[in-house]
Amino acid sequence: MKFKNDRPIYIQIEKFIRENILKGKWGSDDRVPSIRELAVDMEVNPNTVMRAYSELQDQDIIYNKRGIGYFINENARKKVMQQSKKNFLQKQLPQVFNQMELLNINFNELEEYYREYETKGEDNETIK
Amino acid sequence: MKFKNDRPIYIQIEKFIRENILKGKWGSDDRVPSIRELAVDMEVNPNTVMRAYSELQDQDIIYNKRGIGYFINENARKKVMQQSKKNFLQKQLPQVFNQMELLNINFNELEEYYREYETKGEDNETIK
DNA sequence: ACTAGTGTATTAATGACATATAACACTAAT
DNA sequence: ATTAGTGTTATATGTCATTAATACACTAGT
Repeated sequence: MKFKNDRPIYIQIEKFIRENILKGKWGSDDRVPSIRELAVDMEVNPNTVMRAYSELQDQDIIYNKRGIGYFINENARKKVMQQSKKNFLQKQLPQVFNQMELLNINFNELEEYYREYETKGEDNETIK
Repeated sequence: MKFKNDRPIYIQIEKFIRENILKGKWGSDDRVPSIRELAVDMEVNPNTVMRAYSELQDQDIIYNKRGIGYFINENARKKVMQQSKKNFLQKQLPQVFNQMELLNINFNELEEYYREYETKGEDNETIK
């Protein structure tokens, strides 16, 4: 997996996990890849993966069975959805709208870009 | 000035300068605050401000007269506008649209949020 | 009991960042 | 000439986040 340079790797791994939960790839009590497995897969140190998992565990997104692995929590999807939506509405969107002001982009333009994006990325199956 | 904790201060200072250029607060050949002045103002070490200014100078946004100060470059606004717009279209927007997919937010909803934002922040004078 | 696979914990190495100092050089105003 | 204000350069320091290395402990299956 390729990581961006401007954010900690463990944060990007966290995001990866969250997205898979949102996409429905992993449901309640499904097992997520083991720390070592994911570390190899992503070409990263196991501790880096562990840090991501620890954070997710602290937030009750995943839970752990010692010696066995990590698993998706009961209400993980709901929780991730809420967190993401909150972040989207309170952080991301205001920044975007603010930037639009600075760049003199109105809502009609935004719609054009949206339609464009919609057309381009026509590979949306949500759940495979 | 209050800084966020998740980005280097010198990057945030850079952003501050760029935004003031976009807003029209500083035009061609206007002088920006001196390194020492801005450092005091923002309660930060002069070297931190200098780092921001150096970056901006490397990108031909500002230029320097030794012993006198830093000034806004001829085509600074145009340049910043281009850079910001490129970043907006190629980075920010795709992320937002992607996030909308994950959160099942359609374009009509987005419009609602936009109208809401439009109403709330009715203190837009662009140039004072 | 053994083994392979899992997580846990401690410590170390590295690098980015911000700060603190200080000495220096240039410019404008007096 | 002097002074005050500017930028320039260099060095040292401390802190913190991130990642890596390593040894340890638990669990299941045989």
